[in-house]
Amino acid sequence: MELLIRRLEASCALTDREKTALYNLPIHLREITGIQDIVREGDRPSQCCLLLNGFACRYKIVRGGLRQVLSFHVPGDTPDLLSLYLPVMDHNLGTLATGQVGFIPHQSIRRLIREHPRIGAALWRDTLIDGSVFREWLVGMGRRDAYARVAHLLCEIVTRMEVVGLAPEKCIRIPITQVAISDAVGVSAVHVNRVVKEMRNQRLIRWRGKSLTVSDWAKLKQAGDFDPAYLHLAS
Amino acid sequence: MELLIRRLEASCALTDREKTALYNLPIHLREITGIQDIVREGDRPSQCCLLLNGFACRYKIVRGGLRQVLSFHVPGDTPDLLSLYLPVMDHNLGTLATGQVGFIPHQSIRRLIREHPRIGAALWRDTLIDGSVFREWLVGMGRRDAYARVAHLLCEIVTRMEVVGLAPEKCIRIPITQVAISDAVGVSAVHVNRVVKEMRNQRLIRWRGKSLTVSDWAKLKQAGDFDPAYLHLAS
DNA sequence: CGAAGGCTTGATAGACCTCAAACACAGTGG
DNA sequence: CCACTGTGTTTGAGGTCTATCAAGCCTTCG
Repeated sequence: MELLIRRLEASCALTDREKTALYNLPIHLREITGIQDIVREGDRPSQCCLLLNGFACRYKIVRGGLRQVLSFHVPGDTPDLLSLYLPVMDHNLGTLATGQVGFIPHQSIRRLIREHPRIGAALWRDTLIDGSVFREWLVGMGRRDAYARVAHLLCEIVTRMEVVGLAPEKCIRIPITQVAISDAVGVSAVHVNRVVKEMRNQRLIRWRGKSLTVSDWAKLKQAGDFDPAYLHLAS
Repeated sequence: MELLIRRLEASCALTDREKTALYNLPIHLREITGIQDIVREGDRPSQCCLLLNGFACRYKIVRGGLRQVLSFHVPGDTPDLLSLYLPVMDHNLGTLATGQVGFIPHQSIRRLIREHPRIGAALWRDTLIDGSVFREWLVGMGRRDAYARVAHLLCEIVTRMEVVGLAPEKCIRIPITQVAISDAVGVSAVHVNRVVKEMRNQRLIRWRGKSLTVSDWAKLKQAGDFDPAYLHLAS
């Protein structure tokens, strides 16, 4: 819960009373092992999930079986908050590796919003930032080449992990495979691999196994045309 | 205002008291002539706009001057509702042709939300549908070819105009140029033209000047892999 | 230690881009 | 009424980014 608060406060401060209300939310912990769906397209969830540990992603499967990843999520995110007001899911949400999530009943969140309108506003704002990220991805898909798209995505993930304190020295644990990245940026896995190779050659990143460190943040940002404004962080 | 209510009711019914409150919102009308920006990236609006007449689109300009259109808007839409909680705009909003918009002060909307929580929920929901549309566009950009993307876009526009009663017999007035479409689907204008030509040859659409009619809705839907579920309409 | 999944690399092919020029059409002014 | 202009549409030809197919390699894990 600490994580969620930290993230909400990245945009606007909360009072102690509000923080207490958040701490007092009933939350049902669950360990999700491996790659597994949390919610599926067509479901009608009665709770929202808070990602505590590990990575998650939202995705759709299109006619033909191709997969499109819509967003990646880091600890502290509430990826299906939208189910509060959009009863039937229009996409899937799944983990990328073993991780821990907490489930909070819709009912409790609704009461929280009623009693603490400022938290309601913060949550609404959170879903709006979600939308902003989609817009930025759209720009990438439409107007940036494969190299820039991958660079941009890496910048985004590192930045968002920094917000919750999980990217010391621009170094992160990233359980995202190149295939998953290819599903996200709309490029074949083979081509993603070539792009990553090029980035290594250019000494922008070091990436071995699940450990990614950005060696040249300035150049990576430039390569990805990355401007964090769309994340609407307070700082 | 009739339009906005009709659109909000497409997802959940409103009481008379709530409708009255909406009707009583102060609204400042303005005629926008030709292609012109309503709000720009970086602005800090103090009011939201309600599109009354004509078409609008949201877009970003990327490094290099290329434009990416993020969404199209039909009468009844409130394209910058997000400025309520995201103070600085991360994209531009402009008209596509002469049209009429109404401006409503943030302050009035905030009071409305406070006094009528169900309207607040409906508006929140509205911004969530916005996000859902972005997700669907992402799927298109990543996993559908040019032909399907254009077909999908036309299906979406027609469907959304039907909601506000502006598409009798699948025939609409569409002041969107092929260039604008190309900026939206991430394909060159030349290629959009070839795709449109092919659709005409296949007798899916008739499109002359500003008048577009879908002659074969079933086939167009199929070509675009269009499933309106993502629009979260009540019906 | 074997198997499975992920990564890497090469070769060929295709969708789409860019450049360039002609054409259609609406609005303007003489 | 008609030339003029500007925007939008249409068509052709060559080029490029990226996909697809195919194979070998490397890690991780049971």
